[in-house]
Amino acid sequence: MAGLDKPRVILLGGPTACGKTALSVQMARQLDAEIISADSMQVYKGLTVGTAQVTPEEMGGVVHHLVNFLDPETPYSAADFVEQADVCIRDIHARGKLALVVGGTGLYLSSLLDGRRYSLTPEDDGLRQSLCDRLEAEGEQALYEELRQRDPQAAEAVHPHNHKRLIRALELSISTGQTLAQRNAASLPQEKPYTSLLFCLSDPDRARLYDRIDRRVDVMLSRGLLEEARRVWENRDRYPTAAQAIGYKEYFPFFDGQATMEDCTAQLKQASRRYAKRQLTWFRHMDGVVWLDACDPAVCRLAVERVRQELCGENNTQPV
RNA sequence: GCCUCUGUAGCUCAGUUGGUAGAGCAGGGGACUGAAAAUCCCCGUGUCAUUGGUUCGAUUCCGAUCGGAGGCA
Repeated sequence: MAGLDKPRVILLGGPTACGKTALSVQMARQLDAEIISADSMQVYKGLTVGTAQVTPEEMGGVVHHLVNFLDPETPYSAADFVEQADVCIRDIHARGKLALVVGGTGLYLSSLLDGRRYSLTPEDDGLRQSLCDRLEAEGEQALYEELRQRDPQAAEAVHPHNHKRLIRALELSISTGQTLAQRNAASLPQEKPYTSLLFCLSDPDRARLYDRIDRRVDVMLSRGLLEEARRVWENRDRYPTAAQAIGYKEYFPFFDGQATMEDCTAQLKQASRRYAKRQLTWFRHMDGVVWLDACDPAVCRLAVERVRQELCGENNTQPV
């Protein structure tokens, strides 16, 4: 069976501050795995505190990929991630080890799982810019109307207020001449590229999760979040993706002299809470998620057992 | 001690000329296909402080009680 040759991949998702990093390192050590980060912000070099990158001590000797390697001036996207993660996974597989993909960016995780190929779409910045200009000059209704003409199905899927998606949909329609449905069919491979097992780690108690988030923000502050945020603020025009990260942009009003630091910290905590909620809705709707309780002292053992059963074909585990 | 104001959703407050109520924020749910830590959509029942009274009917009027704010002594 061809399926048996597919690289085996473990994925670990979950909302911010639920303990993914610590669990992933523990699991990796027990399973002789290497870790691949699936996080749109942790890729950036030097943005260590605010994005909660693993520290060298936390790595505990486990090899980590796709963290802290990109210049913050370079844009990064799901397409880059899928491509680079795939290279890592094949390499790890070739060396006879397991790949453990861990991160909170739902789109990255699900794109990777599906083996989505984004490469069909040509890059055309001029087109996007001209669409942005038109949006400002003619208004959303005009562009939405145009999308409805070109691809009624796509128009149904995007709300006129969602300018980012509206422009993206038009951009794709104009540059490829395809409908959304056609592009979807073309970007998905027949077969999933990996044999995988998807975990989602979270605290079942929402209030406790939010408490963890608040506490972690305080820890970040004590580790120098503010200095890092100031650096991002100073470079905000050159850091297209990184300047959007939760943890930096909330302090911009403070650096601009428009708000107190305390207010910004409160904003940051709230933004993190909302983010965690969005992450949860993403993971809740992914197929085949195995939920892990962040408060269970035996999470690691349970997860490792599950991996051995389902990914390594060990069906006769000890009945402890 | 006396007088005045006040007690409505987790918070800040509207409102009901008596027919059991609605905004903002907080919060919740959802979408997501080369920006995703981004972007967007949807969601408001709460002993109207407690307790008596008037009334067909009270959160709304009257009295008492208990909170809170201010003023006068």
